Amino acid sequence: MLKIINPQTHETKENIDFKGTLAECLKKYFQKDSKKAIAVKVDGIPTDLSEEVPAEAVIEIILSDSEEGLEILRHSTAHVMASAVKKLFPEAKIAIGPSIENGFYYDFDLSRNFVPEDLPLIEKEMDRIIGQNLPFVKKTMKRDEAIAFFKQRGEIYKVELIEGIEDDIVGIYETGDFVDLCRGPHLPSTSKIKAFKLLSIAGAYWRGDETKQMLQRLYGTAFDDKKEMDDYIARLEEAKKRDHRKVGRDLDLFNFYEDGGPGLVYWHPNGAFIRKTIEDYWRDEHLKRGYNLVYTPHIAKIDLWKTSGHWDFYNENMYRPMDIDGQQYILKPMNCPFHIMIYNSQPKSYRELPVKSAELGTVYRYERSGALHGLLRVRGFTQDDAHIFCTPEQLESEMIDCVKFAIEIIETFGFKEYEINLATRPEKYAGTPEDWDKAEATLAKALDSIGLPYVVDEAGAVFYGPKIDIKIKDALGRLWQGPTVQFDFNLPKRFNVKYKGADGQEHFVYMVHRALLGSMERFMGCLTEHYGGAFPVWLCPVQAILMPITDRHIEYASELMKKLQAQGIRVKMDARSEKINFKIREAQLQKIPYMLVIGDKEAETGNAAVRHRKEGDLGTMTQDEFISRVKEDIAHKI
RNA sequence: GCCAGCGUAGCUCAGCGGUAGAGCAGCUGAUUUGUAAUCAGCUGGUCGGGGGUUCAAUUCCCUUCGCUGGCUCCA
Repeated sequence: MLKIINPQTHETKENIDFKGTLAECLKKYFQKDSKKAIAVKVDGIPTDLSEEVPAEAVIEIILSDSEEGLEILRHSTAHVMASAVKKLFPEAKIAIGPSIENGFYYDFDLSRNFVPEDLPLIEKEMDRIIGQNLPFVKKTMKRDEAIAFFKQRGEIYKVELIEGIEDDIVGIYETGDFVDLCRGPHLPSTSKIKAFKLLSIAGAYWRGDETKQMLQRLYGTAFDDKKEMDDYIARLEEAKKRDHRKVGRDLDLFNFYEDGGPGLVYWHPNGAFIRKTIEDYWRDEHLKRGYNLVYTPHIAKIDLWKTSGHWDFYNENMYRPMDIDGQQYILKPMNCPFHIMIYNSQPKSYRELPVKSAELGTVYRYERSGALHGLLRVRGFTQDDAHIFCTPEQLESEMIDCVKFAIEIIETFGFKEYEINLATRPEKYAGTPEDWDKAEATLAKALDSIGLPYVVDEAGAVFYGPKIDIKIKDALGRLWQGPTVQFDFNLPKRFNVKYKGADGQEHFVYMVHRALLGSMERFMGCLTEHYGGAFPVWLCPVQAILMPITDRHIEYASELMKKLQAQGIRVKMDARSEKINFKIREAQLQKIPYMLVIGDKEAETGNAAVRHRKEGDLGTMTQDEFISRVKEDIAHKI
């Protein structure tokens, strides 16, 4: 007997007895949903609607606008794209074409390079295929047969894929004369594709392996309806407008110089001011929480990096040694060994723990030239680094404090949503399995006691210890790598980092690495896109701009400016003989939070006409009203 | 690093074998203005660097540096 569920409405039909295809069955029992149904799960296994109904199973309907439905839709669209490419470029060899977040891609091997002008042509051909309403027909082949079949068609990548499959039977899908190796499921037919768009062309290695053939990848997206796709495209365009590289130029926050070298940031005055303000806040918050602040050098002798293991295992990210008085020195890629040296400078008692050292530590790492990306991926950057040295008993409460601290910080910067990951032991690791189990359990316990939901990323940790990562969601719903708290089994042993316990014995410390912002550079990039350049008042280099309407208003404006400055408000005056509209336009483009229009009325009454960059004209305020409003903004960090 | 694309004035871009053009910005002058662009004039580029082909290169070729989209990696 069958049981059918619509997971969206929780509507259930039980004890169904039906002969025919799943599509027919749904049509009979779930008439309303059958139009939106694009596949089902039979006892949890995704299945095409064209399959026969089994005698007994639990069937869940997959609707076209569900997450799984979208995956199927996009993957099917990838097939149609591949089909169109084969039609237009018969010599193209197809590789793989999965659905990905927000879309899909397909990799091709083709001697001719795709150019942007090809995309509309391929889209047109896809439209034709979709218009033909071709069914996705599933067939199976014996493994050897399939190998021979694809070999004969010259599809060497498919052959390689099949050779990697263990099963004796492989699935094949036919759409018109296009044939692809595929597990499925797929849409019933191409006409179910309602909205799609090809987005970009890129290179990608076969199987992501840089020693293998470079293929051409076409990216696209597909949605259940046109409006959702338009919204998505609009979001992409909004993201482009907010791109920190563009905003950084418009607001003159930072720059890179060809003469200086790639991946090396120059913070211009505006960006430097924002960074300084964040740093001040960061230091204050650390001092409040019992951290000590340290400064350490940018270079150290090579032996230190041999002891730490970085020279052996992190070498490809480190710069070559420089010779100083016959000794080899290296630019630091990490701050940890330095903080450890400070810890080790004096023997420690358990009474002194935890020791928490924090530093805005500038490190240099070699990144492959192709990996560099604005502020998000650079070669010299300042980590907001801290190391916690504690006893095993202290670990849990330290972890709780860390995570709470992290969340408080990111919420301060306007990130209200985030995802927490707990990454556990990978295949290769330092320390003992018992150590790992204990540390993982402690991290989990800490998260549980705070009461925050988290996802366990099995085997996702780095070799030296389990970690908690927090991904933050920005104003456009994009996820960014945020705070990270990493346990370390490795360095305490390498540097002999110990304390004397209550038992009179020496013990290795429990060591935790921790960054809340990540790096000043990447965080600044993220923050810029999150706010679209309209930084909260407390961070703005210029918080208010005075705009006298004519020259005769400059005197009062100057007076007001002095008064505001005396209150600690960062003010500028635009005394040019320009129209007020023009001054407002420029101030708006510079995202200055408050614009004060000063004319006869204001000069006479001693007030100010206040305009807010987002709320527009706020009307007349007294000086004190305005001052308290700005102070309120600053206090609330908005 | 690899594949592809791109480097023309501070910015956004046009041009393309016959030694460069627009808008904005900047400067000067006029204008004295009430909530997103006042008008006029002027300045500004060895067309990323180097080499080659050619009578002639910003334009074609090679090379190098840099940027962009990806792969890979990650604070």
